[in-house]
Amino acid sequence: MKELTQRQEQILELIKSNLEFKGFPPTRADIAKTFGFKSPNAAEQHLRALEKKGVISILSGASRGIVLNESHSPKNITNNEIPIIGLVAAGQPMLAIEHVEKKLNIPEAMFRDNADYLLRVKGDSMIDLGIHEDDLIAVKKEKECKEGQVIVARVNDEVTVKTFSKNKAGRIILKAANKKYSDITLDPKKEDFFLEGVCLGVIKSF
Amino acid sequence: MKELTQRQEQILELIKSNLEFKGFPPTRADIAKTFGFKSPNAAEQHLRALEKKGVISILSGASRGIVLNESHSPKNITNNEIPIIGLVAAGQPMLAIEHVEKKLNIPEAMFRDNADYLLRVKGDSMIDLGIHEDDLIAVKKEKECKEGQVIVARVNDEVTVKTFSKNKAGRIILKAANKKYSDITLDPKKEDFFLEGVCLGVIKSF
DNA sequence: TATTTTACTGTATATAATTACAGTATTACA
DNA sequence: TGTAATACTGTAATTATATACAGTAAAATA
Repeated sequence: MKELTQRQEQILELIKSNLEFKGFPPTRADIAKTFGFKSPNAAEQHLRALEKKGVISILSGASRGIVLNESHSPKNITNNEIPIIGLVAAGQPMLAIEHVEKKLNIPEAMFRDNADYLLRVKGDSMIDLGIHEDDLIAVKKEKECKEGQVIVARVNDEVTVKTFSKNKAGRIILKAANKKYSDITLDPKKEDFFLEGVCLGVIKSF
Repeated sequence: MKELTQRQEQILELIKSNLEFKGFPPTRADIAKTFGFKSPNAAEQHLRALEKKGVISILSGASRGIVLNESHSPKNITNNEIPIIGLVAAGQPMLAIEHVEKKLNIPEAMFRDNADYLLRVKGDSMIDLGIHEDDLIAVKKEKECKEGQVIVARVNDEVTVKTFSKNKAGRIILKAANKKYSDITLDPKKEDFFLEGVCLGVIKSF
């Protein structure tokens, strides 16, 4: 996509602000008026240029038929509602609807990656990392994880939040961040271990 | 606001879906076509009815000049971008632009109240409450606060996060949530104390 | 029971809006 | 140095759209 000229940038901005504040795109005449053009054709040609550069689409025949293309659309900032998952009973899938407390719109830039769901924390096993009971942890579903990451896992059908580690023998060590609890060592061949996801961050309310 | 009839509800839905999927409102002819009306006037009259009931506004003379009124507008879900404030130097106002790292769209339902800004935490004085260095705390500007609340305050021009308390003598006690630090007792008459806001919650990234 | 509201058809018209065509002038590009 | 791209003016035609006016009919409301 070629770069936009200053004028084209201004036209694009006008379209965006029209959409935001009025609720629909401007007409050629609207554009001409704002910039002081004496001909609506000036606006027309700017729109053509913007279409050619791929930032908008023009629906021919339709009045105000200007559509912002993907990355320029304000829609993209919003819609990633993810569910808040409450207590998960043993043996039940994580994302069962029964567990969904409500949904929350998490902005993309909030964590290093897009979270798939928020899990309400039970217990105090991770307090040294600042994860307390009833906090929400943002979880991204993953099939693998790295040494030292905070993960959500299912061990013998129980959902648990721990720090992941692996020893030389290939055993998995789940560490709590609380001196009260000792490490859990698992042999993935013998015991039932399933990685639900990795923890991207925590949301805590006072 | 009177209740909408079934038909009016359908018309409203069409307007909404047009806005969402096409990016602009429908014309009378569009509406007539979708519902199979043989006259655009049928659509016109439904729009008049919707306007009368207060759910839309019609901008006369403008093509596609249909505006959804407040609660019906999808906008309402999104727009509350709040700034992330980094290090605040002594003597400088909290919301100075220099400190704004970026902006984040915080959903309304995330904390118990709408936050005004996010402050990046420095130091370890609140770790017992799970507030660590570089976490973001969601702050709402307030002029008063209650016993035990986590607050952001300015003491002798330094910005600090502490738990608020008041003793019988009317002195303010700022408590750290870390055994390493001892309480700070202030006489508001003698010393410079300014409440920047109360802490609604914490956002932590791993 | 009278009146208003809802829910349309059908026709017509003014105006809103797109869009083609014909130019001019300047700047960027190859 | 020629050509394309940018940035407009100016005019005009066609089509898209809003909207007025004249009806019909059923259902809700007073």
